[in-house]
Amino acid sequence: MTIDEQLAVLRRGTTEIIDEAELRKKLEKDRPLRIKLGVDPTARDVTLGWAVVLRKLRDFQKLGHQAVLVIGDFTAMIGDPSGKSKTRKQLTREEVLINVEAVKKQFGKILDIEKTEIRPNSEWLGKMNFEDVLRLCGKVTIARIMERDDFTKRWDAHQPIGMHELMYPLLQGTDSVALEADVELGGNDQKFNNLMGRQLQAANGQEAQCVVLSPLLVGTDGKEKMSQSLGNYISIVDSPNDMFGKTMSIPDELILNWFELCTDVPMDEARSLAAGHPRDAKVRLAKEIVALYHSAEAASEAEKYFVETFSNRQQPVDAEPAPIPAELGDEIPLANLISALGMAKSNGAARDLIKQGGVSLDAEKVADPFAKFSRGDLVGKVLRVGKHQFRKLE
RNA sequence: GGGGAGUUGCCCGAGUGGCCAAUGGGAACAGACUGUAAAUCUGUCGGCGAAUGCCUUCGGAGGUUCGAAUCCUCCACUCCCCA
Repeated sequence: MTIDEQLAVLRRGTTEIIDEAELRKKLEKDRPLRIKLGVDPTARDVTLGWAVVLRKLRDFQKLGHQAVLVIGDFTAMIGDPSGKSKTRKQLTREEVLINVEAVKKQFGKILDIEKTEIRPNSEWLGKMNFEDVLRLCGKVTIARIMERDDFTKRWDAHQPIGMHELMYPLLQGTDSVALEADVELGGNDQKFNNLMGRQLQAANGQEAQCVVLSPLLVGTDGKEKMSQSLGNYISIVDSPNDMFGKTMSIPDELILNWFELCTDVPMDEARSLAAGHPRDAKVRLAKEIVALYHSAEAASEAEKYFVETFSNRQQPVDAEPAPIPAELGDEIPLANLISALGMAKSNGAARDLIKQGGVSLDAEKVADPFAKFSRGDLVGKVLRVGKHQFRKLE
């Protein structure tokens, strides 16, 4: 592949490359580049938003470069202040380790994990003594750190900023120095941290890394960036049906953007799809995404399920089986059953759902919030609560 | 170190002795509608209970009072001004 072709691949789904001429020079070297991506194990699931940047790393990997995944086990104890208006709670070592294990497995769905260098940053950060820390601090001024947008905002809004948070960019920059990164990837909100890497590398006599920034994927609500704490996310380990359904729920304006960031569909094709009927475009998008993380067959099944359940308002053929708990006896108040099965969070909430017409048994709406059924009447029926909770009672 | 302001339900925020399980907005959930889990409209939104009701909640711990989110004391945390 020519350098131009490589750059074309790398440019897809990026907002900024700092800077492209430098990157070109690096690509011309006849050695694999070291491509660094830092991951903060503050979350348990890899979301499609996170996947955007992991997929970029995969792009580099496919072009023969060395992917280096930095597990921010040390920095997670600070918590990156990016885009946060609040101090993040500091995680304990144990919490971090649990998250790391969960998330590592998921990376394999995107990266060639065998060929990926995975390094915890406690490896070098954990060894620094206070003198090292002071020397590091001496390389950067307060004014420079405070330029950072979220610090400025918090400062102006009279919100607390912990001293340790100011250190975050320095630690992330130190990672780049320790790993001798040629390129660092990141979401757009990482720009400041990534640039700090350049500054610190230069201060340590290294060639400064290039920075490749990806846009932040907007979540299923169509407003905020996709994140686990906002609940507007799709996890790459979501079931095919969930993945499909959630994708169908995104606002139409997001279709092209999601094609670009979440799939491998060539952009020309994506553009013509997006210009067509939004429903069809979204069905295709949803199938592409499911196929990526599950399989093509799973994608077709998820489509079928979606059409049956939502478009045609039928019951799914294969509702999840749920045994009726024995302690409910033989005359079972439906509301209690619903909450016992975890389909509503309390008996009262379940009764509210019934009142609102959100509960049906074998497609027949139940109107009485205090309805009781005998065990024999219930077994074999499909209980539906809300739009997408189905259980086959046994 | 001195002075001032603040901490309310998932989030923001009103509430200054009983009418407060606590206004309002957002989120979430349900219904109608829809190509859609979009938009819009309607409703629900601490727990238990058929219900008058009972229990738990307004940073934490005590106290005053027939009665406290609201008053007092101490503690913790945050912000501002001065040093």
